[in-house]
Formats: sequence, structure tokens, C-alpha cells
Amino acid sequence: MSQSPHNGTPAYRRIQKAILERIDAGQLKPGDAVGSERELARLHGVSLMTARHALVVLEQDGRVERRRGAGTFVAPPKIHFNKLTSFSEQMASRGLVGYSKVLSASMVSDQAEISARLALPSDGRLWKIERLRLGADEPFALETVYLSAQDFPGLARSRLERGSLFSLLEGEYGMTLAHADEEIDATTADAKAAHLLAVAPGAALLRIRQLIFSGGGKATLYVLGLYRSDRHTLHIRRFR
Amino acid sequence: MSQSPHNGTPAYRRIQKAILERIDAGQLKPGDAVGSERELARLHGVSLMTARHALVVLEQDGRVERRRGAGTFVAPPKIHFNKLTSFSEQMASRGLVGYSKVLSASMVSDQAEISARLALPSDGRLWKIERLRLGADEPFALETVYLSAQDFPGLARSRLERGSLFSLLEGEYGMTLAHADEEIDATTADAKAAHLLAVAPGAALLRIRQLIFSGGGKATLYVLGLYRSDRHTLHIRRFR
DNA sequence: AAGTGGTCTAGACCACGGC
DNA sequence: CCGTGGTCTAGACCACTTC
Repeated sequence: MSQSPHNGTPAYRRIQKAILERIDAGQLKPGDAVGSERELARLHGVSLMTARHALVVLEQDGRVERRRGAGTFVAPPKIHFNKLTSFSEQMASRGLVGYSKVLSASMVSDQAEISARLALPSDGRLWKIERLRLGADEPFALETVYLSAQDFPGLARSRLERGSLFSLLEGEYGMTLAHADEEIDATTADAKAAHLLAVAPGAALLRIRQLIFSGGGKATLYVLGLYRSDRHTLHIRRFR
Repeated sequence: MSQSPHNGTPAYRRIQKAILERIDAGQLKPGDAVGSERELARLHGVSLMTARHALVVLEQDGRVERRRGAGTFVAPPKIHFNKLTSFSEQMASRGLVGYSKVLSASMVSDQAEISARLALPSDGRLWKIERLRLGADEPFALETVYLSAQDFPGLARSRLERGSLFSLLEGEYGMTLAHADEEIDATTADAKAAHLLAVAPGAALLRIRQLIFSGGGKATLYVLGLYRSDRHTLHIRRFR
């Protein structure tokens, strides 16, 4: 016999799915054993190597912990360090509703440096969208996002007020966001930023310049963010 | 027959070593094929699954790229994002020599919050070491590091002037540093910081609070760093 | 069409953990 | 001791890329 009934999904994926569903349903809690390789192999009618593969990949994804001689256990939920999430997603994960105020949305063609970063001609036309981010009715960030006007036609202002730009791009333009390279430093609030963010001029702001890449490795979005330091701390994890 | 001559190192490690040596020696350059699974299996006298395992792990480490139908190729050297490196290592990687000036080194026992973060009693005795970091004879960072006085006896001031604290801990105390959780925000320079860093009072500084964990998952080091924003930009990469 | 990686089998022995 | 994960074999078919 060759392998299992070929419905398209590999057997090891089905095993992973079964385990993840039990975790998400609360049937398996952190620390619980997910079943040994041999047990899963019997249960799903696959060979040991296949059951093993399912667990190995789950471990790489941080969902289970494998301890030699002991077993495989549900990993404690991880804090999402170094994750690229939209503003809306961040607020939602804290149980808050955030919203944005679009300050301006226009087309520009004089941003040579940003065009270059997005691998566009230096006089390429870009959408420039300025948004004020608010949480608990208090402003805490000023974000200016640039993206190719040609690749995203009809990006109207009205669609940005509510809902996330990420989900708009991922949903309607079939874009998949993959990763972002960020440059982070500190600056002080000028008069305009101070006014919009409701802080004193000269107050410390966290400045983050993001270059966001899509699935194919294409630089898609450039975001300049200024964050009120008293309302925003960036958490990251670094590995040796 | 059981598996290969059991000298202690698994076969797949030996295969990886052989490949990595050819890369480091310059015999294989980025983009070059490292040999197919079948080829490596023949060459090293192992089964296909074993040769495959060697390549799979090398891919996870970012050393090779695997493309179905095409082959396995040497990956282009990666920029080290999100890597925990010591100041000395950072400077060395840029071809610069940095050095530190130890401003103070003392024992304190009134840092309840930091003690808590290091999982020590709230009146635990801590080393507190203040260092000014200089590169190209210009100050650019002020770092205060806290660590358990009990776990690191005899950490004398003289040993910190030259050489890295990391290599001291890893070498002489047998500590392995694993990862750091960092909180990053912005602040402004007070009189003391401004003077030491040679900036105007009120200048924007990047503030990084690091909690550095050792191999066993034990919080070992707490570092408060203030970085001149005009001389320091933090680069990170985030994934979706 | 030939070669590559992706998935899978049905076993095996070893090293380690907990009882 | 027994069960666990870690390594390994000698094959197989499939999906994909390249020519």
C-alpha cells in the first residue's frame, strides 16, 4: 500500500489539527500530555515517523514541549514577542477597542527615499495616509503609512476609518503580510505632533520606521510611527 | 545492522558539519547547491531520511534554502535581527573597538522591584554596575546592570573595564545566556545623563530595560540602558 | 523525462526519565 | 523496569521544477 487515503492534506497535518483542536477546546491544558508518538501512530493509523513528524513541527511552532524519556506536553501559551500585528489586533488582544482618525489621505510623488525602499521609481506615486491612533479616547500614536498607488488602486479614505488596513490589504487585495524590518529610536515632539498627541512640546516619543514585506518578499508598506512614550512600551525578545 | 559506527555524534550532525565546513571554507557560496538528499545519502553512507534530516535542520537554522523540485542551496548570509549580543560583539561586528568606563560598582539591597524580576528576595543583595559605553571616543550609552551578588561572588570592578561582561559570565561562571525580554520606550535626558552622554538636557534617549535569561530559563541579569538617539538605532524584525 | 524535495511505511536500537 | 523521545534503515510514491 502507498500512504493514507490521499485527500490532499498530509497525515501529519491531520494529526496536528486534531491535537490543536483539543487544545483550543480546552480539553488539553498546558502541561498535559498530548499522547506519545506510538500512541498517536496507533490512533491515526500511521507509522511512527509520521506521528513523530507531527509532534516535531508542533514543537517548532511552540505549541508543545517534548522531553526525552518523559513525553510530549502542551506548551504554556506564549506571549507574542516579535510578532507583526496590526493596531486593531493589538487592541483586541487587550480587550480594548481602538480606533483611528484619518488625518489625511493623498497621493504624493516626491518621496524618493521611501519610493526606493519600496523598490519603486523615485518619482513613483504613493498613497500617503496619516492616522491618529486612539485607545480609551486618548491619542497615543501618530502613524503615516506609504504604499504604492499603482498596486492598490481605489484605496479610499472611507475604508480606513474603521477596520484595519492589514485586513483590507489581506482581504481585498489578496496580499499576505510576512514580516517587517523596523528601525527604532527616540525623538522629541514638535509642535504639530505635540498638539495631536496631547503632550507637551519636547516630550519624548518613540519613533518606529517599519518596512513591511509581503509573502513574496516584496516591500509593500512603509510606516512611520510616533508613539507617546507614556502610553506605549515596545516589548521584544532577543535570542543569543 | 543497527545504525552507523556509534562514536557519539549522530550521523546527521556529521553531514551538517561537513556541509558547514565547506561553506565556511568558501568552497560553497550562497546560491550554490549543497547536493541532493540522495547524493548526500550515498556520499555519507546513510539512508535518505537521515540525509534529509540533516538538510531540514540546516534549513531551520537558516543556513540553506530548500526548493522543491530544484534542490538545496546555500542561503545568503543573514543579517542578525533580534539577536542578543554584547556591546563588545556589536562593536566588533562593525569593525570598531568599543570600550566601557565603569562609573560605579557597588552592592545594593534596596532594589525590590529588580530583585523580584530576578526572582530574588526583595532585600536580596545585588551588584549594581554603572558603565558608560563609548565608540569612536564618543559616549553613546549609559548602562546600569544588576545581578545577584550571591550567585556571582568576587565580581570585581577591574575585570569589567576591558572585555565583555557576557564572556566573563559565560566563561568564568559557566553561565549560558539564552534570551532577553526587553521593554523599550523613549525618555529625555536628565542633567546627569545629559552630562555623561554629552547631549543637551531634554534630548531624546532610547530607554531599554532588559531582563536576560540564562540557559535554564533563570532570570540572571537586569540591564537598564539609555542610548543616545542620534548615535543608536535599534533594528528588529517581526514576523506575522 | 529526469531529478528534486515532500510525505510515508514498518520496522529497529539507543539514551534518558520516572517509578 | 518500562515508556518516552532521538536516531536510523531501505525502501516507496507523489508533486514539483528544470531542461
